[in-house]
Amino acid sequence: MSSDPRRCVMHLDLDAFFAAVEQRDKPSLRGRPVVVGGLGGRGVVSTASYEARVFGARSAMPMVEARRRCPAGTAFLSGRFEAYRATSRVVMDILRSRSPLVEQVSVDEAYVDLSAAADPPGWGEGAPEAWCADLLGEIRERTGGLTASVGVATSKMLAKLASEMDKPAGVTVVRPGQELDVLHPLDVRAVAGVGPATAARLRTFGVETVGDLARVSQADLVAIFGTAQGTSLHRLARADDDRPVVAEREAKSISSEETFATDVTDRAALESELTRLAEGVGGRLRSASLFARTITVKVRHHDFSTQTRSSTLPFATGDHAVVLREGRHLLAGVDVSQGIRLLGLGVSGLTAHAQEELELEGTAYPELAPDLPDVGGADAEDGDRGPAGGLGAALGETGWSTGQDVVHEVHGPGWVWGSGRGRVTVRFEGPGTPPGPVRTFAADDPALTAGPPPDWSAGSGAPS
DNA sequence: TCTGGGGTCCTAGGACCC
DNA sequence: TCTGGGGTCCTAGGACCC
Repeated sequence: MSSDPRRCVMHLDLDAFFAAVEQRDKPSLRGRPVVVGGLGGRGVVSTASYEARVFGARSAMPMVEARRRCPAGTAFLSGRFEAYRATSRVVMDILRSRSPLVEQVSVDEAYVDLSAAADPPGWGEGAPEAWCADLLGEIRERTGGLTASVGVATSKMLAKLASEMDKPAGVTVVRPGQELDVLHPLDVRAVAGVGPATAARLRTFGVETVGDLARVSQADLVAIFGTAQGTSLHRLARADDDRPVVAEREAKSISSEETFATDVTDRAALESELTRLAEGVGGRLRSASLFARTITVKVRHHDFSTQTRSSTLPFATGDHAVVLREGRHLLAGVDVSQGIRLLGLGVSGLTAHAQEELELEGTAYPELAPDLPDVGGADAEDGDRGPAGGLGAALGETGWSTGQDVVHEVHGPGWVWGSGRGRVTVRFEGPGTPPGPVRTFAADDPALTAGPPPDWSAGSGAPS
């Protein structure tokens, strides 16, 4: 075992984050099952509140299955990602105020190197526990009551496993020397990089627990899984994990994709979706001041098989029109006659410096000829297709998305409770009010407009 | 039950160059 | 006529993570 006992790493996981933000901002949902995710026919669950988990709702579960399991009275909401990001920022700022070394893994998860903290807790009796309790108290105060679970250990792997052991709102500390006692009884799936496929292969060799894995020789693991994964498995099974906490990571790729409500065979429809994707990816390149050399088109077929086609330019571009043109060439080489359920567009080979094609004038590059017919935007309102998840799907026919923040000229701020058949129902309440009344309007009522999420950015514990 | 959307990393084979 | 070796870049696909 070679964890460095001087290292002290914390992993923090905000509990049922999306659902918790919804319950915080929508008093009528507190204590009730809440499911956040794609509401279309092909949507999946992003987060289920603990009340919804009682009925078996889980992350990544198809939404239709979550609806089948949860009782009447369950709230099914599409996400308010702006609100989640804003609250995430408050939490990450708290972490950074306590240690300069914070690695944000996702909107609701981070590693913190406590050895680098201004007041490192050390391993003394009750010390890490007290340090974390104080942290969780500040997070609770400044986010309007959100809870997090944390784990503290000598490595990232053990810290993460520890944070999962007592949820919600738990603090679990694995002290130096305890690593293998904690690790070896766990299922192999606990090891980073062991998913369903690797676990299934390991099971054929009789490996069920991490302890079983630790008994397999490195040579055998490398022979079975290749150099990188084999050596990684061998080390992690011994709690040998010196991966550092890295504060800043550079993006390697930017992509956008869309699953259709029903499979699409119409090329014109695919091209118009590709145009939207290119505009989105191009916009994100621009706002990040980045340029890309490789363009990738991704297609998921009717049978769920996935195909990618990519091409690398002799220059780096930030121009969505160039991305689109390459995307069209790539898509033209894909058979769509059996039906496409997903179309994606991505860029990679990112650099901070433009090197547009003009600078390469004179180099032969026939691919760049603008020779494709412009079919973008054609045939966009067939009605039987459209996004399956995310905001687009939730917008539905009325243009309102369930859970969305709105404001009414007379009744003030509220959120969309449901919509359909030209009507929209709003509940008028906010984080600081008691559960509020529900009223129904025409979907195009001019008195009703989209509103901003409650503002928690000041982190004062109450929206301003 | 029928499978989202955003990413990262790895492998393998082929082209190409020296 | 038979046949090198290494390095790098590119493409496609797959596993995994949140």
